[in-house]
Amino acid sequence: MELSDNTIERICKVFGHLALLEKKGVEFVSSKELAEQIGTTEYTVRKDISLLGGPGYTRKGYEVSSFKRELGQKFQLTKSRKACIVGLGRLGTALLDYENFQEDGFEIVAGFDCSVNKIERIRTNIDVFPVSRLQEITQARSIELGIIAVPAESAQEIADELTKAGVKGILNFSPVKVNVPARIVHLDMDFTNALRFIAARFVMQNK
Amino acid sequence: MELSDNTIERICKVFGHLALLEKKGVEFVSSKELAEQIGTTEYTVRKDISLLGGPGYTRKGYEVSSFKRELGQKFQLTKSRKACIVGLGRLGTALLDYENFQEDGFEIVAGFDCSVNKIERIRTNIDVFPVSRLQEITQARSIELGIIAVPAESAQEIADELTKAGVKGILNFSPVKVNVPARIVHLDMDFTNALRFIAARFVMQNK
DNA sequence: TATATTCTGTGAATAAATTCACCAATTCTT
DNA sequence: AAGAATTGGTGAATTTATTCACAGAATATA
Repeated sequence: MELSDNTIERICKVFGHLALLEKKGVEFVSSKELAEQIGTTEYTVRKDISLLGGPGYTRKGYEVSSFKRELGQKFQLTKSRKACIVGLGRLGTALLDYENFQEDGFEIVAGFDCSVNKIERIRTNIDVFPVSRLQEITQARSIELGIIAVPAESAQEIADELTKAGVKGILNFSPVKVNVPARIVHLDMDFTNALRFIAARFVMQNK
Repeated sequence: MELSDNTIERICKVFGHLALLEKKGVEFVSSKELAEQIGTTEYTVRKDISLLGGPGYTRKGYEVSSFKRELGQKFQLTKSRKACIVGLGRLGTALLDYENFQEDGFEIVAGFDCSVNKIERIRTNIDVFPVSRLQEITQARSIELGIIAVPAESAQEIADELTKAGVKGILNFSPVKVNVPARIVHLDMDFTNALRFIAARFVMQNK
């Protein structure tokens, strides 16, 4: 069956929240509470979950641990995945040891930058390389995800490199949309546009 | 008239692309090209623009400069807006001087952190303060936007502080959803969930 | 034990978003 | 000058997403 991107995104959020609840030792959670936590309605949560055939219990809700396990299995979210970061400016280096990635099974196993000077200056436990070795290292280390943190000008170029290197997914933090073949999943996260949206949304709301 | 969030977001992207084209000295741009650049279809671009009543020219497209000016006016995107960053860990400090913000009229005028040690160590041109002074400074400097870069545990607390301080919008980089009154526009940007989505999407795509 | 309550699951209804189809206008080509 | 090609604008059609409504099941309550 075909799940929409919206549904997949919400399910991912649900997974994140289940992980939190599990840590807290909570046993059951209702569609209503999940909805509040991920910012949608209980109807939508139930519909999403029903598409997966997940079992909920009358008057109790969903069983946190087993449901989390099921989602993890279905979407392979428990499997640890290797990622690399390209572009080691401020944002890139910040991401290099972004603790939340590690906690969630995403392991940053390499960083790349085109400036050799910068590579030498960086103090981190993660191996850093010149961009010229991107394909070699990506393949040698079975890196599945590429994170783009280079300036707009070189974003597409890096996306192409990552594509050639055979990554499965790309998270792009540069402020331009990148084009990659459809088989590669990619997501653009443009901070500036996010602020713009907030400002524009605010203006419209108060008209 | 009521514009949907999707439309507003696309229009913001269009605005960003128009700025780029203007810099390059391009005079006209078609709905088709805009669509490619922002990742949608030409129909959608035309529909969005027609909702604004923007004028396009047969066989030429939209006039870059004047259209950008019009959008800037309508959504007040040219007005410079002041923002602050709360949480000066790696991500927060990276955002402190994220060049793209400045270029786009968002001015980071203060940083906050609860650790006084950290505040003293930070080397930046932007003024940094203890979180205890958040409301005071926000009001004194007419800060309109708050950027949350604190750990999950304190995100909601900071969102509440920002709300009390009277910001108009919040961009939340912590991995939990924050709850704020409807009058405040907010957007959650959860990196980990983004990676999760990419991974899950990839798995589903290949089933 | 009977009744009320509170959950999920899901088909149907509604609403929203996108895509299509095609007219009108302008430019290009021959 | 005539015809072909390209482009925007927009109502209609279609598709997609969300919400509703309510049956069915388990639990709580009296």
